[in-house]
Amino acid sequence: MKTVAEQLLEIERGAEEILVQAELKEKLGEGRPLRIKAGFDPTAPDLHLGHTVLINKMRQFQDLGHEAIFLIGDFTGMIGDPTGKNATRPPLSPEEVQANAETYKEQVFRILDPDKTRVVFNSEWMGKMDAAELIKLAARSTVARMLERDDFSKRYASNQSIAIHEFLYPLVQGWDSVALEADVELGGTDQKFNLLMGRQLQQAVGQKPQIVLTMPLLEGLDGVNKMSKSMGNYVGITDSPDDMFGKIMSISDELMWRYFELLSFSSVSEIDSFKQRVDSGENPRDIKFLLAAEIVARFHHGQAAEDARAAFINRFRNKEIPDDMPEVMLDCGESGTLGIGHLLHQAGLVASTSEAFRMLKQGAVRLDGERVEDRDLEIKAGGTHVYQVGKRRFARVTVK
RNA sequence: GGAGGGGUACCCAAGCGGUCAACGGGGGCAGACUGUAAAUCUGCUGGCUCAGCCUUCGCAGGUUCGAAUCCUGCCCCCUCCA
Repeated sequence: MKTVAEQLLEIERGAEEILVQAELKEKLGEGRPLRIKAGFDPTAPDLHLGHTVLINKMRQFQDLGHEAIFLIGDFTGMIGDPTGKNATRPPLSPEEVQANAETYKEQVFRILDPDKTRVVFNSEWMGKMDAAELIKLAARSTVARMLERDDFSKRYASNQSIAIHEFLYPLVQGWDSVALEADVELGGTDQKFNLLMGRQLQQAVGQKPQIVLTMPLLEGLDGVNKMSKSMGNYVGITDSPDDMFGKIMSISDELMWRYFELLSFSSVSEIDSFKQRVDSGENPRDIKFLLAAEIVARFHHGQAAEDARAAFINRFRNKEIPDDMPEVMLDCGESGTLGIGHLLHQAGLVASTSEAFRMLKQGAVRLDGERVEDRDLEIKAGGTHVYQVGKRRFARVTVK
């Protein structure tokens, strides 16, 4: 096992905040494997790169010889966590929670070492808690304390509703730390309040409080909001190599450095050298290629990364039509022809025929590479053509 | 329990009897420009059998030639007092 100083150095890298650092040092000094807890709300069926910032950190702890506890908040998931959203989330059904939890388990082992990971569900202990115990738990905090939480105070101030049960979320999360006797809990910066609740509750029952380690939130592809499934600005770790590559390439140059910092396994000095290359005139796009390739290779494999890169260059730099695209068969019925608007709609390239007409008007539609603006165009049965809407939507459509 | 404020399209937010499919902003989409970027400019942003028609302004009724706008009931949210 590495020395305390060596471990600290690695643990600190990329971390936003460590509370309390001195206690962490002390725990590391005990020379035993620490219990590293990280909780995940099973609302999103797919993990995305934003989650991996944290999971990478867990992996790091594993490599240092500690025990990673991957907590699936199936119980809290039924409460519905308001974190990061300014509205009350509808509770998930037990079936949904279960299905989502399974996908978490599958996906997380793309990064974590399964042999050194304990996967737990908080329903294991929370499901057994009776009403009296829950009331006792609720009595351990106050409304004023809850309103310290940024999210709650904002909603309260702006006259948005806060349901009582939402207050239970931080309490339950904190109680998870008690049940697991966690030594360290990892979370995004938005989780700080909940993480600290764990410390408070652990102290209340006489446990040594956990160390809270927050990681920065990864911005989504838009560079503004945090990456999230519901915002649609995410890169899923099960995305196809082409999708993954393309999405990463679509981020701004500025955001690219942030992604390097939080997602790349390149050393700090390597990243600095990349910055120097851009400063001295190299096209940032080429550096972005490196990032995209690294990420694709991590979740797929090296060859997939190279293929994705080649496909990307063909599609965008050489403006070629991609090799694989949805194949659609459409039936035109009696008339023998299908209007272009309906065709685009039925092929799933646009959300409605009205949108199809709009796209046609705006010059966004191409048929076998040729721009089409005639909204009255009728496509005869029998042929197969490639239709394109905008830069990214393609379909090979056969009318029969 | 009492008093008051409010529910408008993805979000915020105007409108307060007709010219409203509904101002404006955000977001999104498209075009131009580019490095597939970013920034910028322009356009679009309910649906359809698309120069016309149909359905939207919390829900349900009503008044009216005509309602998002007026009336009645109901549901929901917020504030203050208890």
